[in-house]
Amino acid sequence: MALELAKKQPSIIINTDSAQVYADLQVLSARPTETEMEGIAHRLYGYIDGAEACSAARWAADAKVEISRAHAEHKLPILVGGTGLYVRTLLEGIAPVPEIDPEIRRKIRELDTLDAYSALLAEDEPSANRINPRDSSRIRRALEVVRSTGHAMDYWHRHMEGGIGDQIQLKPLVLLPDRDWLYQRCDQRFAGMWGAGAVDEVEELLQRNLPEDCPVMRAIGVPEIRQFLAGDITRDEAIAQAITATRRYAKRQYTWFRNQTPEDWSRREEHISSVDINDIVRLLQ
RNA sequence: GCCCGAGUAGCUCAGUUGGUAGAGCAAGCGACUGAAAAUCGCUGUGUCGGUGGUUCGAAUCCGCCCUCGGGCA
Repeated sequence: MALELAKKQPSIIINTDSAQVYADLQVLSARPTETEMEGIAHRLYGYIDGAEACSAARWAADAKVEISRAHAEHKLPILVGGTGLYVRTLLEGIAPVPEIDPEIRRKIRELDTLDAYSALLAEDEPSANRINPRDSSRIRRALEVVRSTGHAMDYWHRHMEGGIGDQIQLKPLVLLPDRDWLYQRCDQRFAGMWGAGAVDEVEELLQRNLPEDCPVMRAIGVPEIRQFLAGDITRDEAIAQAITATRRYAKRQYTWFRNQTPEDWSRREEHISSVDINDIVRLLQ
């Protein structure tokens, strides 16, 4: 749909998906191929090496640059993708937490969740009270922030910086297609990836011996194909598990975009294929 | 045809000596401040194969029927 829109007026398509940023995940992140781009400029696709970890703040900074470039060229920047946190960070900004000391981060990620939680309770009680004791991700984040910066989360969260929501004219469109239809598409999508080289892609990725906590290692399909290659599960099991993971991810996106975006954002509930592109063009005027 | 086993939630199954049901997974709903395709929280899901009987009361006991396995002829 973004492509159709881009053909109507000079545009640049900017990726807003946290997995499609990685060079290593061409097939599994469903990144558009050169052919599929049809000569239209695409930015922030496959531009980060899998050994690195992107972040909402890094993506937002990169997206800002691409948006101003588009404006300078009198082109319409079209942001496409399903990572809500990235969109929010771009528009509203984020707390100005400095870079985390890699050594501190490494040590914290070695802790098991219960120990990390006990530590957080001692070092930043307000955060510990707010976070569920099993929420490994948020516990580790809060702990690395207080240890690396000397200030608790609450200190940093008092203000957000860098959002461009008030400087641009945003035309948001949230797609919430029929659930059954979407799930069918999820199933077909993964089956197609398997045939399009997903297994080879994971084999190459594994040869890199990247740290377990790299985001590329946990993209949907990677753990499943990895288990298949190790002989722990069958091909059919790997496909079934990856399909389930895809559906659950789609469900989380529904919840995020339904509840975390402002109410005045337009929402379309019909199938993407039946959205009239002229409606979208009208929306932009 | 006969014998045995099995039919309970979308799936795999549990269910004490009869008191109209519960686990896991799936699913639904929700949270989300620098890994977000991540990480978490909450919640049910039912003609207990059908039918007739025994009983105050049947997923549970009895009869008949249906379906699916396995065995014997």
